[in-house]
Amino acid sequence: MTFQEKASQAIREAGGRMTAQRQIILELLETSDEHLDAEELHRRARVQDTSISLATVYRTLNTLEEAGLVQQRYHSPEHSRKYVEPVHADEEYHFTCRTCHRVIPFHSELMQQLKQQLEAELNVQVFNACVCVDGLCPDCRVSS
Amino acid sequence: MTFQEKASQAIREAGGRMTAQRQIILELLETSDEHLDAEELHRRARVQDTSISLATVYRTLNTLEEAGLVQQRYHSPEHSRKYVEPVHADEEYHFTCRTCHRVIPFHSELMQQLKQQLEAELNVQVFNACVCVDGLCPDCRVSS
DNA sequence: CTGCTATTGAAACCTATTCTCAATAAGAAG
DNA sequence: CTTCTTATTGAGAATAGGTTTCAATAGCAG
Repeated sequence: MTFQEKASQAIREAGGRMTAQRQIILELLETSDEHLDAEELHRRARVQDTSISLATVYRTLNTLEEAGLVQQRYHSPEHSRKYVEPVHADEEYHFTCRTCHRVIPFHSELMQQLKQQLEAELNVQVFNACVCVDGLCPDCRVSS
Repeated sequence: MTFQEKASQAIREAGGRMTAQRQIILELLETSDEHLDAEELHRRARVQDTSISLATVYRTLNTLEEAGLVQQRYHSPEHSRKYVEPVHADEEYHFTCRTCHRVIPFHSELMQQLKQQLEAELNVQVFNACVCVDGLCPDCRVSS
């Protein structure tokens, strides 16, 4: 089942409706492997529907997040902007360069361990872990 | 050397000045073990100086962060607000309950490992790692 | 004490996101 | 296919956290 199919189904199950606007946004999320923010998504969506509004993009992203289909991420150290990514099995985290602002995604089994540790030691149930790391990327590290 | 002494020195070395307002903020940061945000700090600072402005609190926090004396943290899943804490040797991270919004601080050597892993594998230099975990705290977990 | 300039308070501004509200359109029911 | 209900939409106002501007103030070096 594709991401779009899952999403349509989840939206229906929650008593929602599939609209042309949502279809466009789902397509963009599925076909792009980048970390998009609402404005970039809006910019791309307008290619297909010139009148789609930014508010609709935000609303759709929130709907998808509530359905657990999408995650909102932040790129340290700038936490004022949300980036979305479809939920994958292997969660992706991000390193951001303070100098050139390049984003380097990474995976680490340590995060899985951290979740387990917290659940065991604090007796909590973990829904989401957000990790934002910043510093200097290989290039900027050398030239400074 | 106390936090306030270190801070005064760092500010001086950067060509800055020690003002009554900054003194008050430093005191509050030193004597409180909670995670404060700018508004709470402002509220408390006003007890001592009724006319201290919120802008001054923000400016002071930024100055202290640049000097490496304070860290700005976020509490997942709500990333819109910064919380400050003095820099400690053993970094503290936070778990936030989605239901009651309680914040449970935690330490984990896994974070140190994660930094080392990133530096080794991505060849980057890590300045700061922000980890925000959310889910259900022991109490809310039971009652749901 | 004097002068230079970092810092301040007040208020305007900025930016990402959410909300309001009237108009529109999914999609269930007939 | 038509009708009805109501979820969703676009436009723009509103909000919230934080930053900037600017004239006035006040550290602190000399």
